[in-house]
Amino acid sequence: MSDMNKVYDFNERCYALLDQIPAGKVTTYGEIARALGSRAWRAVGSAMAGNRHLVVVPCHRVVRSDGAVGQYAQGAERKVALLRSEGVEIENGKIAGLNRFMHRFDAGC
DNA sequence: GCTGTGACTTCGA
DNA sequence: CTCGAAGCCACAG
Repeated sequence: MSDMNKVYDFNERCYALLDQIPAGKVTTYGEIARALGSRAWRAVGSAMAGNRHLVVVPCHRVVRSDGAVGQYAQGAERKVALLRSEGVEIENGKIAGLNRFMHRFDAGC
């Protein structure tokens, strides 16, 4: 039982947010980190690198602020293909109108 | 307990 | 516009 009060790992939080992202939407690492109240976009990507939740979390919906899809455990091309399948328009490996697909979290601002 | 690294971001030239 | 370097947080060794 330990302490359920115990806060989940930082990377678990990222997965939880990704799980809240609807299909056809994408988010940026900075947005996730910001939603967590931290500036650890680095740790966010690092956490995804573990892709231990790749089967339960759509990590492919996370893209960079520049609009580039960024990296992916199975390959950026695979990521782009998946995003396209979701309805996201991608040009030259970059998101066309990231602002239109950018998902916003309710961080209680 | 400290160091190194990374699926990033942002500024400056 | 494009290129380069520095910065940041968390986790792993």
